[in-house]
Amino acid sequence: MRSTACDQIAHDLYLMAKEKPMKPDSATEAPGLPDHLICFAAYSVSHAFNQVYRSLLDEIGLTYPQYLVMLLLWRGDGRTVKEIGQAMHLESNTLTPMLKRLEAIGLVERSRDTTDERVVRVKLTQAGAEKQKAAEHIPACVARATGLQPEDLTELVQTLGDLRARLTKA
Amino acid sequence: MRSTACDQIAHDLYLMAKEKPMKPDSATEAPGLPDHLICFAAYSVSHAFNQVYRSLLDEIGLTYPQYLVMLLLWRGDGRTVKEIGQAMHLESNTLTPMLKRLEAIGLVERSRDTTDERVVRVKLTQAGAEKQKAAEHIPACVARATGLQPEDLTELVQTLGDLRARLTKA
DNA sequence: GACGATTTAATCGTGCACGATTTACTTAGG
DNA sequence: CCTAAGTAAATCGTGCACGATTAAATCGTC
Repeated sequence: MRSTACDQIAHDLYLMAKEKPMKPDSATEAPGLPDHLICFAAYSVSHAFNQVYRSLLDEIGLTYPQYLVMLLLWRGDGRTVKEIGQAMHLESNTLTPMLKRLEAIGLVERSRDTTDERVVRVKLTQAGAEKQKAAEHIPACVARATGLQPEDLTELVQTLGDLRARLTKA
Repeated sequence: MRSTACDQIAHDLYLMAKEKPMKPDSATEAPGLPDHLICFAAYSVSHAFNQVYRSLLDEIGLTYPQYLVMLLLWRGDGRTVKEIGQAMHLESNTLTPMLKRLEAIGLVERSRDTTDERVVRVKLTQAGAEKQKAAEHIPACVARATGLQPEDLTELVQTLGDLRARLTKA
């Protein structure tokens, strides 16, 4: 169901990228401008990851960004909104509503820092801390879904990290 | 400004991925579970591409998804909503409002197919067709921003395409 | 031809992303 | 002190993503 649509993406955008610099229906090899392709590949892979995560996270009642926040808090409790934002590349305009939703479902508590009333610290509740067990299986499931060996994953991560660094610098 | 936050992401999530399977502060090499990393790397690269495109597309008044629709229409006019959805991996719940916005700014027209009243065909207006010129420089800018040679881009696209295929199959 | 199944868009509600602005608090300089 | 600058969250508005549902048109089969 999804895979057909996904294949279609790649096909269509592959054509799109190739078509620009050369004749519409000749030379099926030697792509000329893979830049549309690469950007869409990243976009598409990101969506595919979201799908995998979505199906896993539905069971424990979290969205993917919420899961990332919980991962951070499980590593270290009581972070400020700004710290979470730095780690996730998000700002308060996105985080505040998200953290309020996590608070509404009883996983975290938000409270003003007593020594600096500007900052809000986010702490895990009992339920939030216990949620970690329910999420423990997820990384292995995702790793399995990629179908990559650990060393290949590591290499790809390195490549993407370098690419991101160049993109954000530009 | 953005790059520091971005570096922070990679740092934090790199730690996060490594920390799980091994002691918190030993063995800085040999990451054990790069699965969080890879998913976040895709997410992060996708965002970075969005940033690059956003700055370029702001000048011509399009968002990135809108630009993808226009790319499709420049390749071939009069597509149905379903065809666009297959190419972009989106459905009418996302596309209908988006196409209405493109219609509102005068770049496309939507009309029911006369032979099958279920389908809506999307056609470029004069202004929509002319917009292509204003967007012509974008691919080269993006390609330059990646800092990759064409063959490296092509290889990465292949890798990501394979990864996406495995993810959507799982 | 009538009717159920299928197909195509549209609609609705929720959540994330993000630019721009606002508010409350803290800190530095006069 | 007290104001100006700076900082941390929150708020607001727009747009995308997506599950679920609805509405209308078409098709298949009897």
